[in-house]
Amino acid sequence: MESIVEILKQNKISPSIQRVRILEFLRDNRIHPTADMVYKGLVDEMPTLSKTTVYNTLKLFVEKQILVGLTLFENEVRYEYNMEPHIHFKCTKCGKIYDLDRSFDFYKDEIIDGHKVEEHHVNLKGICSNCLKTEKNK
Amino acid sequence: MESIVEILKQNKISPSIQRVRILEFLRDNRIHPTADMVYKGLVDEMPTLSKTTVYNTLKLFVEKQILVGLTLFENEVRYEYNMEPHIHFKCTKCGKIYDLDRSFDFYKDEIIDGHKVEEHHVNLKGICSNCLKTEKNK
DNA sequence: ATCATTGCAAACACTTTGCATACGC
DNA sequence: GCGTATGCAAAGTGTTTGCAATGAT
Repeated sequence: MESIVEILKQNKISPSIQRVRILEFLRDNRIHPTADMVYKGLVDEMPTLSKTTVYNTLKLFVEKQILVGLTLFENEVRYEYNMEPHIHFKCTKCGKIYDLDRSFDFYKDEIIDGHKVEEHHVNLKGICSNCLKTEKNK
Repeated sequence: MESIVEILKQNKISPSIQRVRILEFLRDNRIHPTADMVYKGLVDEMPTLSKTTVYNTLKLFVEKQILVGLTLFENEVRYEYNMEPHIHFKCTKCGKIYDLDRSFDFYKDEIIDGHKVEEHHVNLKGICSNCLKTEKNK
């Protein structure tokens, strides 16, 4: 597997410790974290880390197309490493976001009603398998 | 067509002038406005209208399921009157949001990978027919 | 020494809350 | 007159910006 440092170098980003750890966090924790979740996940091992750096770095990675920034349902941006097209499912009970690898009607690059489609998102919302189990056990 | 006042009464909401005009605005302007757009669209004719009332009223309507609140792509809630399932297309040039009446794979009420789907959203992004035309004429 | 990166503090935008005033029956 | 609705001001989030201190070559 390609190292994080190499990915940064390929994108002409100097691999500072903050940048490496932030991208690593996104690669290793496929939880669609918010900027705040990234900050909280790293601040213990990097106590001087600032939220500003997290925001700036995530923004930089999105510009360089290393990460994708998504606003799925709520009023907050979530970041993900996975660039393959996939469906997002958000559980309304526990708040977890799942990636579903189901393929879906892909309008990308098609003309629909005269509009040129460049992105196609499918977002589902409901109750995840875990929360369904917990409900039954009540 | 059912009057706005009747819709409010049916939902046990007293039809104050603010509430009537806000719901009317949503029914007559299918532009998926933000709270701020609703405020700006009405404040001229109702100069004492406050944003708080707009926010409170929109929230009330969403709770009563008269309106739907959507976070489509950006970090802001947009409101719409149309309850029929449909596709949203956002133009990255002009920012307009279009409703597309295309039907789509409807996962609602299905179990997918063990998760119970209750909402299914399809969001497209690209360049709308209008902006495509303008580009060509350059 | 120079240029880029970091991180604090302040500013911002969107939204919610507390509470006093005004309205409607 | 009493309960509800309104709207100002303040607080609360998530995010961005200005800028000085720090770090890398």
